[in-house]
Amino acid sequence: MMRRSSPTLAGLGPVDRTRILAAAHSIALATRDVLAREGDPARVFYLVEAGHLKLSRLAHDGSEMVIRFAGPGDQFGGIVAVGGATYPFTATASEPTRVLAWSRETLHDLMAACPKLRANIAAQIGQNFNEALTRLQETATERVEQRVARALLRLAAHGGVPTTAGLSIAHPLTRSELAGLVSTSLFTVSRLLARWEADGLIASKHRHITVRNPAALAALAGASREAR
Amino acid sequence: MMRRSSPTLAGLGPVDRTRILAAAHSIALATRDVLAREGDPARVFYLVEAGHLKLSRLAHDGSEMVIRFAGPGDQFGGIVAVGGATYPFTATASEPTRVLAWSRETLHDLMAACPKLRANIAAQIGQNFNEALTRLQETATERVEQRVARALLRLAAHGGVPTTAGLSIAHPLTRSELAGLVSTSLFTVSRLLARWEADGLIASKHRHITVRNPAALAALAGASREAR
DNA sequence: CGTCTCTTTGAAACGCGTCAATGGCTGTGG
DNA sequence: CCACAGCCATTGACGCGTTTCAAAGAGACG
Repeated sequence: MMRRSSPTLAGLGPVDRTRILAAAHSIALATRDVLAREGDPARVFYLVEAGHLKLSRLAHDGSEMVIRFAGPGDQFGGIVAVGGATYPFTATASEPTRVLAWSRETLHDLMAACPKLRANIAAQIGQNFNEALTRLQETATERVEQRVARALLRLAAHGGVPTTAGLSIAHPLTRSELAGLVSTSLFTVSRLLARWEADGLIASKHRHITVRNPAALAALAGASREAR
Repeated sequence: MMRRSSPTLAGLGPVDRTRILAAAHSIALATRDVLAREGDPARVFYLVEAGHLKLSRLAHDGSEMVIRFAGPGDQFGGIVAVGGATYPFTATASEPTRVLAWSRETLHDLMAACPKLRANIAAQIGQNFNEALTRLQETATERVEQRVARALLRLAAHGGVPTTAGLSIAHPLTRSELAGLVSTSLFTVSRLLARWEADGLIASKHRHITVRNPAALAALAGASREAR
């Protein structure tokens, strides 16, 4: 059903779980399909079954800021549960993706019948809020190199795929998207990754990145100054 | 009771309102008193009656990032309503302040009896989340000058006091705090404000700032390049 | 009335964005 | 299956907005 356990459905009894899943309908997305746009009326709550969504915002100058990637088990549109009017960001499939969908009405019925569901969704929102604050702080106080290193570690840790070469990030990721994720330019990212690849910290091919030396990356993420 | 109407209590009938307020107890804070610290167990929900709270986070390098200022009618600790474990930031009184307080248990009883209260609190959280994202985006794409100009306008608009000289920001605000609010250094803020004061855009005395020419500030906030 | 916080101002260094130009890989369509 | 079109990545040079460091002045609060 779902490759990872979902925080949204955690701690639910089999009965609730079954009823909730039975009320959903499934949607298939191709790469680059847009599930919902920033500012759209928030009418549907989603849970990723397989694949990945890129959640992003568009700056008025046209540049894209990536908020996070949602993989199997992750929710999108929690705002629907708390009565918000519009989606705060755009969700785009970054690879072929399947999501479960519930209408606002259905979701409210389910939450009324199962308070734990409401609590889970709210907890996710709170956590996302906290992460946004942390990122705001990191962007303000840390240098680009540290932020990129940490972003790679987080992406690899959150659903990374173990391979012989190391821990591989689970979804396609361009330099530009990585730049949007840490608020820098794609050029700076490209330079850093090129250097790290030469040093054996990572391996990179097309739109995929594998972390080979997490310890060294963690050192870069923590240090304010370093050699080379 | 409260100088401004509170979004948290908006749309409630007089009966609910009275019951909710009757369940609160009031707390007085002196300048620099800390109401709650980032990471503390979230056990109490607060509503500002009078005065102002500064909500901030401490970076690991010791610098302070200011999230926002909470004035009369604003809530702090909404996380309590959605089951979060700890406060995401520190609340400090930036002037003599009075707050209303509800324990977690009391709040949950009230929300169960009055769903609109839960919805209001959740809506506030959603809005704060959205504002954090907007700020993240502005920090990434705009220059310091624009961000400071916009911050002044927002602070003046949110509870500003009209005076003969212009719209005065409602609470004490140091250069350092303003810097923390827009993610820059206090030096850069000082330079900008000195220039703007010389140009008659603002007036500044000790820890108080008055906006004299909002239109000119708005122009600075919107423009990517300008003269002088 | 002194101490402490807040503020100002200058000079210098630097990280990173910007611009430009080229090369590579991919998925699509003939 | 091959080729073209388009997206993705690389690399160097340059400039500029901001931070950093230092040192001194001003106002406020106890």
